[in-house]
Amino acid sequence: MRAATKVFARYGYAGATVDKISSAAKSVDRMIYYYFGSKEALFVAVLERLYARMDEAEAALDLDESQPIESLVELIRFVLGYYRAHPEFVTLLNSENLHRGQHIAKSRKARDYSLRAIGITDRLLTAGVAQKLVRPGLNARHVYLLIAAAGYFYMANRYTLSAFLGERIDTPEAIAAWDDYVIDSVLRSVRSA
Amino acid sequence: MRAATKVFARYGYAGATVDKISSAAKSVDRMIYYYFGSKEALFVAVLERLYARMDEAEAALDLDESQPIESLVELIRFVLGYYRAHPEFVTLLNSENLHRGQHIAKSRKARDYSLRAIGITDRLLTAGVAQKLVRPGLNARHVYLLIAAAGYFYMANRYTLSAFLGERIDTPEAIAAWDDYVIDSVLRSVRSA
Amino acid sequence: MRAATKVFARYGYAGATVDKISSAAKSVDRMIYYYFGSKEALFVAVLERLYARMDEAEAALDLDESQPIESLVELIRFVLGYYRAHPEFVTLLNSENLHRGQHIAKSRKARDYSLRAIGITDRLLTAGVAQKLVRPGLNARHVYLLIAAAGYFYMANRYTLSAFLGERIDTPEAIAAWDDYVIDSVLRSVRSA
Amino acid sequence: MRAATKVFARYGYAGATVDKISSAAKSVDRMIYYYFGSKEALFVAVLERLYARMDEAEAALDLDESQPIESLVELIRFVLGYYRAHPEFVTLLNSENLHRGQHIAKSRKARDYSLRAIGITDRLLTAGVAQKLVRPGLNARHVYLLIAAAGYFYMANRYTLSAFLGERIDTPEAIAAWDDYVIDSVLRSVRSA
DNA sequence: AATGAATGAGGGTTCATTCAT
DNA sequence: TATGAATGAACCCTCATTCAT
Repeated sequence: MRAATKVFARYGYAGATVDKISSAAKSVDRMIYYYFGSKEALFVAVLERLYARMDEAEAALDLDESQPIESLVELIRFVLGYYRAHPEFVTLLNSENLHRGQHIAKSRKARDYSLRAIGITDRLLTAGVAQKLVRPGLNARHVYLLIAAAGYFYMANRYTLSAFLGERIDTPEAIAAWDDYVIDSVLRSVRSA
Repeated sequence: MRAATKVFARYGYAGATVDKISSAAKSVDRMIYYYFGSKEALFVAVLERLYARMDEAEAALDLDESQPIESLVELIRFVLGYYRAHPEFVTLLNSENLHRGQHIAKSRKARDYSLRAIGITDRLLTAGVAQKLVRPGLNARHVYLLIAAAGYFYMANRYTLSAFLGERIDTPEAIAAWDDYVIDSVLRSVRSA
Repeated sequence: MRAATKVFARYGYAGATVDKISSAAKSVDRMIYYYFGSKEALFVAVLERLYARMDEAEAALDLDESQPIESLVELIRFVLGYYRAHPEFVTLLNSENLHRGQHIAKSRKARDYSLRAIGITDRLLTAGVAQKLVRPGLNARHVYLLIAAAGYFYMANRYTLSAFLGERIDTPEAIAAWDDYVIDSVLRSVRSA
Repeated sequence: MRAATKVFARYGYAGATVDKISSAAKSVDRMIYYYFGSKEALFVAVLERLYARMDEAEAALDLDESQPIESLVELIRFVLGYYRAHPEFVTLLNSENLHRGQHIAKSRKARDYSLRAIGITDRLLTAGVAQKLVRPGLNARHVYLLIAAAGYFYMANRYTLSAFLGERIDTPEAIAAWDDYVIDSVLRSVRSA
């Protein structure tokens, strides 16, 4: 299973072969059919596990709503960090989108995971507004999506970005600068006057 | 060639077959070898064309540096609009990153295209600082990357996002709201106090 | 066992899988190995059961030899009816012949079943000759085989015949007409002057 | 193609493997996909060729309608001989019926071949009636089907029949006796009182 | 009597690519 | 420029069968 996640993430759905996966799992290809039924079913299982893990991670966030700004910073760091720590998450989402979300559509479990983080964002913004730290009228979804975009984009395109920018973007310094910039930008964009 | 772009974008590198491409081009598979030599060479050609076209589009931007804020808005709209109008750009970049940028590395031409838009951003920010409209100390790369991230993320994940959010994100209203939010956020983040 | 008969009859020996059979029997594949040892052994068992049942059915025939013509008609109806009621008999015999009778050869029991009906036919013909109703010199085997051929052929080729003749041959009317024709023909062919 | 006919006839549809066929044709399996597209399409092609050949053979029959009885004998010999000379015809028809005629249904060409021999039988019977040699009221289809049944059954079940009867039925003597019996029976059944 | 796990051997099919013409 | 034929290497998946429990 971990092997499958890795292989699908590395080669994409089409590029991943049942054989690559099974030998990565120190098993043989037929066992995949025994346990999962098909390559596609395995992919769905991998995706579900992926979503479940992110859901868990978000559920484990324990942010102090009485300190909305500090908590928002923590949330941003969490999101950026999650993408960074899970490059396979990015790649697999890309694969799934390449297939037009057809696997997520087949999964019942997947429907149960909405994005908890959006609810969290919403509560933080509301608390911030109450404390006059955050301007009203913001849409939590938008705020969250911009944060996610920042984390996602940086990982998803790390190879082509490095090539185009002419310098590596995965050094600790580059990463820290980017994180700081994202945090700063988001805060400036939500703060009240 | 247009056919190849479409097919690679739709199925990914591994999922696209030489036959799908050639029949989409109303030709036969062997002609691809005649003209391009191999599937990989064709993919590189497709990527190069992709970069060249974006380069052209950015080169065609004619922004008024004396109006930095308005021009920045225009630039943001351009970037968001470009991704939106070219979903294959997003998908192909994903493919290329899946392959760890190994094709871009093989291309000589690709090196010539740095991201003009970063230079443009830089000039606009500088002009803005000069007019005291923009706060100093900003890194044009960061500013540009955040804009690109917003455009890219929204397209790249349109299927999974729709599924997770429980509503379509490709309606004109949803798109307009997102664009407005991005513009607003970026402006707030760069404006001088 | 009944499940195996059905599945072998429907898909042929090669087309029938141990799994199809076992799930048709609401069991699991490994139980077949537990009880029969192998797919081939199961097939032999199925064939043996098939022969035994036909043998039983023929043994149950109680024909009045003092009325040879009427009894012959009854016999013909029995044979035609048996094939009709047991399409799997036809299909399985076909399978067995496809395998050149190699399973029947392995079976000890099968040898015990000769075709009782031939003996019956023989007795009826002899009685008929004695009563001057039937011409002498007939070979009971030939008579019986022609009857069997009529029954067998009609069932064995019901799909292709329907296609070639351009009309269904399994309607009650078509069947009744065929049965009557066969009876009439056989009687005409055996009757004395 | 000849190889495919042989292999399908010998092993049945499921039992025949693309590999067996291709190596019987001194080729490799992939060429079958190049020329026919799939195993099933090849099977359909084989069946079509089979029907076409029988159609040709029947078309080549040149029977003298002015001598209806002699011609009918000739027709019977032809039918019995055709099955005998083409055991693969029998086996392939069995395969096709096992699949419920689903391949014949897919074939356009196959529809064009009705059974010419039935027309021939009809004309011979009509001529015979006109000459008062044949009794009226006979259905040419029935007459033909009984002849075909005799030829078919004897070939289709040659292995199991030999086993059950306890003697070989494919010796020249056995065959000649059967043919004579069939001819005699059919003539007796159609002759006018 | 029953079950989970495993395995060797294919089986149909596809794909990128080459070659001769 | 274009086409028919061919080929090595996989690829996804199935099947009969075995083994340990």
